[in-house]
Amino acid sequence: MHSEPVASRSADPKDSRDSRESRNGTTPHLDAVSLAIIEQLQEDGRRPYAAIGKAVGLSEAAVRQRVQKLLDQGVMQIVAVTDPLTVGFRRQAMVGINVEGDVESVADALTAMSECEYVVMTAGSFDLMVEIVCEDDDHLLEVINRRIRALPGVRSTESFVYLKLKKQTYMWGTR
Amino acid sequence: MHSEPVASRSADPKDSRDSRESRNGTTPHLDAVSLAIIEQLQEDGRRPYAAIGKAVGLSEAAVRQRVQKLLDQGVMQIVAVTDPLTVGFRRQAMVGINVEGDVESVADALTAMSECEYVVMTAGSFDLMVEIVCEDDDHLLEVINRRIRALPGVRSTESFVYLKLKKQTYMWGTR
DNA sequence: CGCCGCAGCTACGGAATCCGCAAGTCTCGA
DNA sequence: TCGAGACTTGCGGATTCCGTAGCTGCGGCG
Repeated sequence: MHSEPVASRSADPKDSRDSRESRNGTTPHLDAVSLAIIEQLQEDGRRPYAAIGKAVGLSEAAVRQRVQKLLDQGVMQIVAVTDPLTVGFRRQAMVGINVEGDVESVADALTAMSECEYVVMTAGSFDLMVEIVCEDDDHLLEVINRRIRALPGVRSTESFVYLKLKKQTYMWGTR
Repeated sequence: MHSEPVASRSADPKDSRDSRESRNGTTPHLDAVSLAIIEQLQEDGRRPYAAIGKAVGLSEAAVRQRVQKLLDQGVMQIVAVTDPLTVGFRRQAMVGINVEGDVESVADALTAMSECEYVVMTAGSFDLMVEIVCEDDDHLLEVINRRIRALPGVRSTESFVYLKLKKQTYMWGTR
């Protein structure tokens, strides 16, 4: 609540010309001010630009332009998140997948499926882990057995059906 | 973009007095209009109330009050979400945990740890799955080996370090 | 060395939005 | 039948959003 400006201008004097880095490029490299803005919006996605500006030491318009750029670049998105159970999706599962051949192409196929909420390539005894959100058991069964296991390159899968979601936060950097 | 009102008033005539259900209670039961509002905010968390009202067939003030209630109830939250790698958290992992004794008490202990972003009780070869967000390898190592494995009741753990985050959406209900 | 172009910030005014409040409507239960 | 509670509407004032113009610092280039 004590609102101390996080950084004076010219916080990170080096490379500032990488702004054309788009969402597929390598890390756009955020400076301290943008990080502070993100933290503000992680606390409240609807916080007014003027309030954010006061907190990070920038004018309202500057905050607005930076936020717009962060959104365009795909660095962050401002959205409503819910507990899926409350919204009518009764079955969720984490699925671990082993792949033979190109892992990334399988990952892309999974990404294209609307039921796959979360797709990540991992090291360990699974090559991929996928979070699946479904309406009921039949739906879940169809996605795992008919769609995922049918993908070329998928060697095996292991499912972990969700019993209870205990925690779900979005506060990175706001520790 | 065709904005058809989703439901006439009295969409869900039954129990409307469960509004004191707070964030720990059982499902607050959303009606079709609240669902439609959530969908709007999943597309853009900053969309003006008037625009939402036009889309779902409600006045601006009505939308505002329902959104406030949904936030107060904990049904949804409006936040900025990011790719942690971009924001400076270089190591993430999913950890599967086997527990002997009371699973829930272990889950509560994990929930209290700020590095645990996501805690869920599962059926399958793990009792719990936890997503961990860390700054570097040392940090990750400490959390897994010193903190998690030290919890009473934890029998074993298996880690899946993230190599690449392929998909991360928040579009439940907006299919 | 001076000029040019770019990117980011500030300033500012008009339009749109947010927010609280008072009053009307509907349903359900006593 | 009546009253309580929840939901909705309408409205006015303060606030916020948004586009634009001008300024500044910096790097590239002739």
